[in-house]
Amino acid sequence: MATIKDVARLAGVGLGTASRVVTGKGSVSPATAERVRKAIKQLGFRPSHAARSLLSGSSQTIGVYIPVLKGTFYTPILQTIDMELRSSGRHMVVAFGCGLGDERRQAVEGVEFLIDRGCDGLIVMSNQLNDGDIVSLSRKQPNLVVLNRSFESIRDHCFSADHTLGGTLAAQALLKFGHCEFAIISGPATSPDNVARINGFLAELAKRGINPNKVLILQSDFSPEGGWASAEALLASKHKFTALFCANDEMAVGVLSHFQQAGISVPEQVSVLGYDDTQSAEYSAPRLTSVHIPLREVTLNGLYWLLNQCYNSSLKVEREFPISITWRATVAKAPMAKAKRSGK
Amino acid sequence: MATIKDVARLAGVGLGTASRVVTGKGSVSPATAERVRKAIKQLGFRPSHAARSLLSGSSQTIGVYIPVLKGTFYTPILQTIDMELRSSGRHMVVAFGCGLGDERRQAVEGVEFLIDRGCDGLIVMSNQLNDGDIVSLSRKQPNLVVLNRSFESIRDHCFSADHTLGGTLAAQALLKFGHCEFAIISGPATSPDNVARINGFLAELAKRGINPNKVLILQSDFSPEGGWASAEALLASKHKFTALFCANDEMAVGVLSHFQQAGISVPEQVSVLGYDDTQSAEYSAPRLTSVHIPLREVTLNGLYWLLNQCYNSSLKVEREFPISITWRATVAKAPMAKAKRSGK
DNA sequence: CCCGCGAATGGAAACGTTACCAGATTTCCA
DNA sequence: TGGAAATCTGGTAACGTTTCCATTCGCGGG
Repeated sequence: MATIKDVARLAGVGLGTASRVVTGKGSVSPATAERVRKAIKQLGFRPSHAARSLLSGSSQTIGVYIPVLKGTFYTPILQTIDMELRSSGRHMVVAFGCGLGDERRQAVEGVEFLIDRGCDGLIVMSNQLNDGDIVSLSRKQPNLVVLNRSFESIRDHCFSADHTLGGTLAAQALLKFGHCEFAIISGPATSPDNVARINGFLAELAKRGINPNKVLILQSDFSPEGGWASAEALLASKHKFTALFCANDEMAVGVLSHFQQAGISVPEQVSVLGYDDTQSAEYSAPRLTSVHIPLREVTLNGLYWLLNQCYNSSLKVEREFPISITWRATVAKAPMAKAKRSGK
Repeated sequence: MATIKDVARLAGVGLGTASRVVTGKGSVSPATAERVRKAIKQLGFRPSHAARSLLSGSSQTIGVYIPVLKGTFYTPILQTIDMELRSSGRHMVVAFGCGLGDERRQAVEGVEFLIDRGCDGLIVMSNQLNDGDIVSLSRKQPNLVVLNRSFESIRDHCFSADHTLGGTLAAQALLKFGHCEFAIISGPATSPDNVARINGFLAELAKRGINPNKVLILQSDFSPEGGWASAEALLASKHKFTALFCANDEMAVGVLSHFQQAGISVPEQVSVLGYDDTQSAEYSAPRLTSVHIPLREVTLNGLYWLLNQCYNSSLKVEREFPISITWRATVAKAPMAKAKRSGK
């Protein structure tokens, strides 16, 4: 690989001059600059990223930790971050958890790995990390953003939609269609944003005079497999319900798949509402109505804040994110009381 | 950030000694080593990745180019690569195309971006790159692997399943159930692996005495939207078919969604076969039967080959990948001739 | 007792770049 | 035309590491 020394030699100029042409800083006579540019082209010179990093103390790199790249929830986040970063010549390095075993330890290790790699900033998504972890991590690298979750201790580092509100909206969407018998398939109890949306949902129900204790809540794991299994358990339970709220789309998709097989027709017999409005919701059968979380905006604003911290940019940062319902085909009017669901 | 100089000073030893402790190479007396380790801990010293890269000429980084992170096709690839790399202390940097506009130029730019970043090796997936592009790219960085596609000119850099065989198996799977009227939803004609599977499919049909010209082929774009639209077009065309082969799962999912809405029941009225056997296939409604491509193995072996090139490892590398059918619920016996599909 | 060998150690050099300083040349105005 | 200012240029230092070489020390064998 050609170095800037080679360039300087070939162009017959000093190191400084060659460097000035490369960086575009400082003044160089047009003729000389042209000669240098020619040499660069001829030698196929590319500045060494390592040398620049070493000298400047900045790697122009943002690290992203994601628990597990499964399903369609995280992918738009990565895509968004990469696009934004590349447009300013920076890049992204990713670390995943493996999805098995102790996710909390994996998260800590993953983030530390990224720190060691000299990332200028970090974007972290994790349900399992606790307050202590995140504080200790953010001491090692203060340029840290947490997405889709809020830690009290470092609140301004956190960007998230209001999932309690999300749950509220979900309840309203279902109540509007006259439903009054509910079931919920919840995500893991260890996931704070999951419990927020469940609580929001239940609270709204209570406010409308529906006893939360009459709502059957099945705990699952955010996966389609989990959704499928919960759907099965739900039907077996003989619990009466006309509306089912799933804490994410992946589980809802599993539910839809199982209902189809079990001969339960959606939304005629039961309405199903998803959450997140991911790609999986768009073309399920039937297409899934879902609570839309503006994840792109959340990600982007978190990233902006981070860029401001790392590189003294002055991007405008929002902290409020509107939640809405994306209406598709799985929520409809509650069936008449007489048309009882014939639980399999 | 503490440097190794600080460590040496605090431990009261020379630079060389400190370095020997850090790297574990060379001999250091136990007592001294202990003192150094203490200093490292006390200062929270972490070796600078940039300095190491500069000196060694290796960044311990593999670059991955992916056209667009949508759907569930690419995600397991990223996950696989990252897991494998992290286990040996290396890491992955990713570049995406944006999915819009001139994908070929994006691919070239993306890969060059990765080269500039000093990646030791590159993993590239792209349908749009042509032979000339890849040759010129691989001159800049010979440690380059192409996944899921084969270029004649650099055949040993390419790792892919045999998609012609995939197409053949797909045809056999459908023929076995007595189908004789077919339709195909194809991916883009510019995608070589797509045309391979279509050709394999058609060839097998021909061999079994079915005239390929009687097969309706709709061209689409590998997306669920595209699948949905094609399904619509297919029904409108009044073409008679009992089996539909989709060139990937994403499109098949779109088809399933549209069929559900249109009241076409799968597999009773028509059988649907997907391709790739991605996550999307697992919990569609009904669950999608699909041609299983061992993408994890393809990826892993490509990566092994790359690691051998980059780091003189000697991992064992396979180049043959078995294709099979994952049977789920969308393929069944062809309906009796009398039970005509009532095209909407 | 001395020579030689191995272990332990410190320090200089190098990796490729940019920032800075100092010197040289040109430009411009009084 | 003289001098100050602006422009242009080359070389050195520095970023944090590891590798290599030279030096010292202790020890065992001849």
